[in-house]
Parts: sequence; structure tokens; C-alpha cells
Amino acid sequence: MIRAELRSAIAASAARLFGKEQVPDFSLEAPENPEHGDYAANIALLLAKKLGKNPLEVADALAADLKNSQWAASVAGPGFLNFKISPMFLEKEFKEILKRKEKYGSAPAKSKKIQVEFISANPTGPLTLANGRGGFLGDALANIFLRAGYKTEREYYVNDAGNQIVTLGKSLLAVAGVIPEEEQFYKGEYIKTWAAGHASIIKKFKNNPESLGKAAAEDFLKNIKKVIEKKSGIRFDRYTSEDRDIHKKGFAKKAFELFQKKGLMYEKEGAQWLKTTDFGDDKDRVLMTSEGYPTYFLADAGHYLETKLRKFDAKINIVGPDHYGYVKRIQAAAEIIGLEESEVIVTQAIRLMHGTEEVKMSKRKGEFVEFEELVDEVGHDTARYFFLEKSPHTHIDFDLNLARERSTKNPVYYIQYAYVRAQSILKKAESSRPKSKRAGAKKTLELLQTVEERALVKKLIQFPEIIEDTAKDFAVHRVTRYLLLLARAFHNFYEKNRVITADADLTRARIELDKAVVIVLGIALDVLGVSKPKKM
RNA sequence: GUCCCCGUAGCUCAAUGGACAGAGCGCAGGCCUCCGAAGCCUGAGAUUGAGGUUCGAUUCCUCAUGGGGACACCA
Repeated sequence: MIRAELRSAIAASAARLFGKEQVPDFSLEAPENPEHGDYAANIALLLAKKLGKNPLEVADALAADLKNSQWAASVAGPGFLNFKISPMFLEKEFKEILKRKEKYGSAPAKSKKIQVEFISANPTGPLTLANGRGGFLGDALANIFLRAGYKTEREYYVNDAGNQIVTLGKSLLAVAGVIPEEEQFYKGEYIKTWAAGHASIIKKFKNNPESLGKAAAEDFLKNIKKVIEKKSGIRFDRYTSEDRDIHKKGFAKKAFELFQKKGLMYEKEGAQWLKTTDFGDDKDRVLMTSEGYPTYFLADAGHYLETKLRKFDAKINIVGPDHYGYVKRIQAAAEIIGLEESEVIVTQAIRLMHGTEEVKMSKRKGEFVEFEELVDEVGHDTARYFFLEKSPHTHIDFDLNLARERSTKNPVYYIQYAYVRAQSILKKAESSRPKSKRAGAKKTLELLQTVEERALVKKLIQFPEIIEDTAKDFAVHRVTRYLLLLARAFHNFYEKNRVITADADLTRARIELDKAVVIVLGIALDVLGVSKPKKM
């Protein structure tokens, strides 16, 4: 990767001039503006501040020192170092795309094991839009980790034990008229529908809400899996059952004992508490109720312990906004358990709009747009792109009518169109290729000199950096952004440069470029989980 | 009341403290005798407000203001 080499060359130069301990953590970016070179470093600005020197002088000194390396820097603006990629590097990196094909941008395998837990919606009803948002995010993020060389597991944690299952059973009995309604019962249309369709089961379990709840939960889960896997292309490696995999296998108990052994627990009013306040939580949390039931939190701690015991180094947990209050306590548990790296990504809320009016969503009351409905309406590619192009911190105002209307103008088509177009050219080139007498002596990039060609090549070789950065900061929307820019670079190239020409050498070079576009667009679409159409 | 997230163009969203704040949609114009016009080109159009830190702030801090969410021996 070019950027990594350049970075170490700059750091080495700075260390030579100012001492190793002075080298700051500087940025090295590919600027949008081509006048700012292929890469721009702000190291001189940071160093100047640290050393109390003039930024321009520092920049000049660095540029002079770098003259001895294969990197030519120019000083610009307040003290940026701008770099041009040398033709040799560019050629080498470009050929790498054609050589490695769909492996391009894949880092060598590392030993690090990452688990991405996402969706994990309770099987007490259908998936919501927020579930879908987390679903696409987790799916794409896992793809990125795989590309970055990590061993990656996608996990759906199923809360199929405890209170809510009983509540689900009771809710069903209530709509069936067996028992009276209560405030906390689930009341959505889906409850009525299920009850109406499963009269015999309800009858069978009329005195046993827990068994009824379990039966219904299994059914709901089956449906959830259908929506996730068949309709949305979201994949999971593992569905972990709270009941079977955590409680019955003793992990909740093990976590409890671990906390006890570490002396982080105490009893108060008959309940068992964990001192999560020692780890940044605003209050301590109950592990075991005064009636002797394990809390959801204890099961979760058991779940984290189980993950740790399965030798994971890191866990990324993607949760909805309603779980925000849960972050600190679960991070406390992760720390006690000794999970090396634990991240919780909280996706922000989705407001349901009807024109300019907000429609209050409530799963319990059954007022919400089902994720399945969205996917059915606009298709899975559009739905995916719609969520993935936004940072998870953004609050989304969602209008189903607008989504429907806009689905045909979605940027995802712009990208897919570029992909289809590029392939279509390849096909054409194959059938009309002039019999090339001899391969030209010139290197590919010596033949690709127009502004559009250069811009496209540089965009292409940026891809490994996009993967590398995203694996670090989880900002998946960077990839959608990149795809859009890459597609644009290709469309621009297409408008102004004919691939198939009378010049055999030039044609060959442009076909290579076109091939590289197909490869990189294809990989990036795969990473996001968006389909690669053959035609549109 | 306490805590978290968000206020950027008419709309939906970008921008590790950096150079002229970028896209898509929409709007106004222009481009197919030629590899796919679901494309390309041109134009109009924005950082909620007030202070502060900094050589430099959409970004960090404080206050104000608007919106969303979380604050159980529920999950």
C-alpha cells in the first residue's frame, strides 16, 4: 500500500530532523482537490506547534530531507506537504489490482478474532427499521473485518428466556380472551394475527404462558431469519440462544462466580449487585433479583464470558438507541471478564414521518413500519444503501412514501450503472478486439495520460486504504462514499475517453483500466452486500 | 431533573482541528451520426445563535436554542 510506505518515509524523515520522540500522529490524506497532490500531510503544522517553530520552515526542512528518498514533496498553503505518487509506484499498485483481482484490498490473515453481534432483536415480534439499520451495518462491517484479515464471526443473540417470553405468552392469551389485558402486554397487529392463526396451540397452553411464549418466539424467530437471510442478504454464523447456550451451559453462573471471586458483588435488600460503578457506570446493577431470578444483565455478562472463552479478542456490539443506557454496564462486565477490546456502537433512532408529521412508533403498541415492509417496497439494494450511506449517529427521518418515490433515483443505481457499463464495454471489446500484432513496449500507465484516466487510476488504488481505515473506525458509510466517487470517476472517464480505438496499445491499456474498475467496484459492492447486476 | 446523540444547500446526507465546506435528489440551462443518456457538463444554493481555545473551528470547550433517545430487583 502506497500510503503506508509514504507515511513511514515521512515519519523517518521527521525523526532524523527533530528526534524520534517529537514525531506526532499526523494525517496523510488523499485530497479531493488534485492541486493538492495525491497525498497531503499536516505533519509540519503539528511539529511547528510542538517545537514552537514556523510551520513553513519545518515543512521546507522536511521537504529537503525527503529529496533523498523516492518521495518528492512540495510545500503548500500554511505548511502542508503535498506528494505526487511516482509513476513507478502507481504502475506497480495498479497492476496489483489486475493481479489480485477480487483479493485486491484484502490484508494478509491475522490471528485476531472479532465477533460482531448485531440485530439480536427479541423474538417477540417482527423486525423494526432500527433492527434493519443495525443489521445492514453489522453485515457490512463483518465483511470489512474479513477483508482486513481478521477472523470474524457474525452473531445474533436470541433472548429466548425469562420474563418477556412469559409476557409474550400472556399477551397471546389476552388477545385470545383467555386472560384479561394488562398494560405491559404486547399489543401489535402481529400478536392478533399470530393468535388467530394458532388457536389450537393457544388452547393447548392456556394454563402455561411460558410454553406458549416459547412456541410463539420460535415461530417469530423463524420469520425473522427469513427476512434477514432470504430477503435482506444479511448473514449470520451463529444464533446464540440465551436459554440453551448461556443459561443451560452454565455461563451465567460462571460469570456470577467470577464476579463473586473478584469481590465485586454485594447483597442489598435480598438482591445480588455488581459494582459496575467502579467501572464508570452511574449506579450498580442487579445480577440476581431478591426472588432469586437471574437478570438479563447477568445473562448478558455470561454471554460476554462465553465469547471470551471462545477465544475472541474483540467484540463489536451494535445496538439500537433504546439500549443506550445499557452500554456502560455491559462495558463494565466486559472489562471485568477481561475481553481485550469491547466496542458498543449505538445506532440512532429512526423517526417515522408521514409528510412533515411524525408518526410515533412503538413496538409494544404495534405502531411501526416493519423492516420487511421496507425491503419489499424498495428492494434490498436500495434499503441497504439507504442505511449504509449514513453514519450510525445520524437520526433518520423516514418517510415510506418518499422512500418509495425516491427508490428509483437512489444513488445505488448510479453505482450499479457504472458497474454494468464497465462490463458492457469489456464484452464489446472482446468481440471487436483488433488482432494485436505485438504487445506494445510501453507500460500501461504511460498510455493513460488524460486527466480522467489519471483520476480514475488514483481512485482505484485508494481502495485498500478505505478498507484499512474502516476496519479501524467502523465508519462503513465511508465505503458508500468511496463507491460513489469511484463510479463518478468512471463515468467521467467514459464520457471523454473511448476505450475501443484504432490504437491497439491504447485500447489494451484502457481495457485494463476498465477491467480494474469492474474488479474494484465489484469488491466494494460485495463488501456492502449490494448486488452486482449484469444488466439494468 | 441527569445523561447520550443530532441541528450543514429547498430535501436526504458527507467532511481523523486544515487549503475554496462536498455529493445525491429537486430547480434553471446545455450534451447522443460514435463502447449503455439510469450518464456527462454549466449554474443558483448551506455550517441554529453568542462567546472561548487555536496560526487555523462544521469539528474541541461554555452558554443559549430546536429535535430525538435513555434513565427498573423489565428486556
